Amino acid sequence: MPVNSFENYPMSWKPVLGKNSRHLYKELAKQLEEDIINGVLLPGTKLPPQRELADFLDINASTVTKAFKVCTLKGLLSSSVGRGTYISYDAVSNTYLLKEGNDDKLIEMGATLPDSTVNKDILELLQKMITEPDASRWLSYNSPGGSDWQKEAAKRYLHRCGLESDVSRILLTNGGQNALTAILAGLFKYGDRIGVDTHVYPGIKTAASMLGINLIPIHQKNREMDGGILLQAIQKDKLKGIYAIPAYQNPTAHTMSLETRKAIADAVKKKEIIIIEDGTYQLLGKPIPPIGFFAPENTIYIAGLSKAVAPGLRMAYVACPEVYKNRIAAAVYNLNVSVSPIMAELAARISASDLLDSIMNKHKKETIARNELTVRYLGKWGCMGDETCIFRWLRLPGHISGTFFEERAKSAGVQVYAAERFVVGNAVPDHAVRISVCAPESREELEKGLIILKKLLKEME
Amino acid sequence: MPVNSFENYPMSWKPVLGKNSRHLYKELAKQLEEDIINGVLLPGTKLPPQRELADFLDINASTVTKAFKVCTLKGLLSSSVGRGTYISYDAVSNTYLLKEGNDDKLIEMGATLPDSTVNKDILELLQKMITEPDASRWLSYNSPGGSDWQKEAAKRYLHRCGLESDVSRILLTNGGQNALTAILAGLFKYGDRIGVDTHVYPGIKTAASMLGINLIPIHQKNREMDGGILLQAIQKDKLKGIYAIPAYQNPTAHTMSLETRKAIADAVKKKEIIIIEDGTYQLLGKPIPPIGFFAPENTIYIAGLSKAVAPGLRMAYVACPEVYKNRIAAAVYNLNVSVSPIMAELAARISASDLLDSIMNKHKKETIARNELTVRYLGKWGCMGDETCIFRWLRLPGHISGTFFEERAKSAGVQVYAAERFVVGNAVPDHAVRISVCAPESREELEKGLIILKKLLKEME
DNA sequence: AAATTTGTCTATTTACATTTC
DNA sequence: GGAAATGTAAATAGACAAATT
Repeated sequence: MPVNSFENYPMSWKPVLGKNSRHLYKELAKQLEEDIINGVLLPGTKLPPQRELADFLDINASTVTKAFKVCTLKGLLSSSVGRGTYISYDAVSNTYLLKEGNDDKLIEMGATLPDSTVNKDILELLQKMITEPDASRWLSYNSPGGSDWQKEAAKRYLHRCGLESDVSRILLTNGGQNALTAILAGLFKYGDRIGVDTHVYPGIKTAASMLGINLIPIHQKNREMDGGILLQAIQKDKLKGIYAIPAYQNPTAHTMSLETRKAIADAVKKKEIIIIEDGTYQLLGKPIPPIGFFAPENTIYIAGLSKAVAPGLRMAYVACPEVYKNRIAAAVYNLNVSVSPIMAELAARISASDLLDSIMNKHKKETIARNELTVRYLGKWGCMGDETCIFRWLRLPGHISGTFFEERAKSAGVQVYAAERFVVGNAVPDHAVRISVCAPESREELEKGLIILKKLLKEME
Repeated sequence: MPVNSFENYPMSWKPVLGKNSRHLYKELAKQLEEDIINGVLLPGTKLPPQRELADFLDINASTVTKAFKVCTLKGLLSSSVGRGTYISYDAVSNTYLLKEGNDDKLIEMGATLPDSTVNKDILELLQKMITEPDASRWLSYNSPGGSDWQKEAAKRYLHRCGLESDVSRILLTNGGQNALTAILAGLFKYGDRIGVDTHVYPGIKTAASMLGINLIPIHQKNREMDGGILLQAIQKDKLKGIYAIPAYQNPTAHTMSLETRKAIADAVKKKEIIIIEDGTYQLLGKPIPPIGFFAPENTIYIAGLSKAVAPGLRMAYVACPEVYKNRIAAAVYNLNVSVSPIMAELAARISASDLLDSIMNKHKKETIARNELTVRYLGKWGCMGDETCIFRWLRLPGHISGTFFEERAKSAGVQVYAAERFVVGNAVPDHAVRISVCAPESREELEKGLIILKKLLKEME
């Protein structure tokens, strides 16, 4: 046992354990959590090595390991062998993006929503649908997976996304988030690790944290995952899966190159792991083949209609290899038994008809117009994105943090989301915010928001 | 270390570990799981004490503990201090009740569904609703918790269930199963234990198993939980919560006495734990106050509309204490972001209008008629239930197992569900099957099924 | 390229609590 | 009612592997 000569040792954290605390590891974990939440330990801080901390506290190193593990599963820490343990950048900002009503008169440029110009067309279809003779059957129980014709319609939708599938591999869920949670719950278990981009859709962060699944950021080259780095990471971090959004990555609006799609497909095939491909924005952009096209037996593809068609639909189509289908279906059943038959039918009729084209065109037109407006005001700054993407990644001048800008924008009347909300584990957050161009009610409202943001940016330069 | 003189020791299980297996506890757990699944170890079998097994294998007792724990979390074992470790009765029959279409021409008396007589009325309401001027807003994003007026309607519905609540404590979910999973995921964590009846709604079994939550059967008196036994169990098994269905318990159709409701309320208040009260069938039976009435600060009440109104609605109202609301809301958000605005609105209009009365009356009339029919055929046998309950618990003559009867019935063309599908942990399954009286399309179809079941029962006497 | 740093994981030791007899 | 049986869980020791220097 070491003597207590640690007063001069450069320890970033010096917890005090009660002399007669009954459960050392629990108390240590609790103190660590409190110190992180109270800001005593800041994101990015390197903790002392487990052995040093153990010596300092005069306890066994494995006890420290166990305390750290508790916090790691909560998403507060991330560590790697040889390098050390760090406080996650998203430890504090892990608040989920829930808002109860539009409290103030904030201009909404936070949530990623499509414009609502097409809702009338969809409603017309619904009206026709429920006046049909045997419409009341849609209030009965439907088979959990949806009817055959609904899956045929899903197949058509997936085909548009560039994926050749088969009705036997298709599942219906209550939207993309529902699909994602079902996939995580059905195919992964407590403690498993999944590789993701350094900044990622927050929905997967909260769902993974709820299920005790760890997200590991994959370092990037050219603003996207890199095949070589990914291969190493799969091995090193024992990843059980990858999550990726190749078309208009949320939040960076980046479109993944064809080469990287192929490289990722090769990597998951070689290592025999699962890739969860989120095709939420696939139909908005250019028709580059999805990763699932190159690795059909390893890809769970999620095609959500909420962002591409209408938010109120709450529907997503999932295409998966047969070996995984039963497990995902069981998880979907656990989460919600089945989707609403009316919504399933409505979505199917949209997907199988010309209405889908008309809807996509209207969305496209509106999105392009709004992006033109956005570039006109913010083009001077690094406003990453594309004319048909419903959000942009605004890189801030100087060393302004996203959180700071988000707060300032909110005070000025505009809701945007800071990079810190999206960052994963020990990755360093960009100096950026995500701005949603289609969420404001009208173009006029958007323009108001853009004027406010531009003024803020100018002040900060 | 002991010498190997165990050949004569009466050990119920003698696994063989490879000499140079690197991970003892994992291999032991794997073998145990395989032997259970392959039927080498039968449900109810007592395993050797951990120390005996450790001696036999010449390994440390804690290694056995760890192997057992892996299997316990999978729901394969259940153990208690002093008594030993047993193979769960539901270890093998843990198949979830999913059916893809009505494969054969089986008469459906398995799934618990309400009759479909009211669907036309609901559809009419929906038609009116979506022809209103601003109907297209229901295709936009709604606030995750539902609108204020929708929550007001929910409050009325809950009031009918005998619960005084407040809009600030109400949440909307995609049906009862969705609510249950959200509650389990939001308020409990991996490894937590929840007390349940010995036979329980299978949906909670699969959801709990997915989340790594253990269900502990509470031994019964007079066919229901008992306050005293419950108090002991909470302490002994360190229960974090209770799950109960006081009105028409699924599958036994038992209605809990007022005394026991009060006793359970007292127990959870005293021990400061959570009770999840499933009020799915509350509106069908007599208006006895729910447990939540006596312990409002400890009760999460689920009022599902799928079984009481129409399956296609996929909607449930949750009333919970304020301290838990945010955690459940976050879980709901993770599972499905929000409910479909159209369904939420439709459900609200039903709940707030006279239509609800009319619907409940129609259901009641049909259910009574079908139960009369059922008693006429099966009344001679122990056919537990009530005239307004949509299912019955048929106790089988002699020592016929539920599984055996289910198989025979299926061969004869009727789907029923065996007690083994519902039993929890080391509880002993009843000799019984659940029969659903409202699931068959028509009374004629029901009668056909009843004739078949009666014939089978006669043969077995 | 080898030595060192550092986190991860498994088996073990030990204390403890509950149930049974 | 006390001893024995039995499961639970924390703390520790030590082997291992990846990353750093």
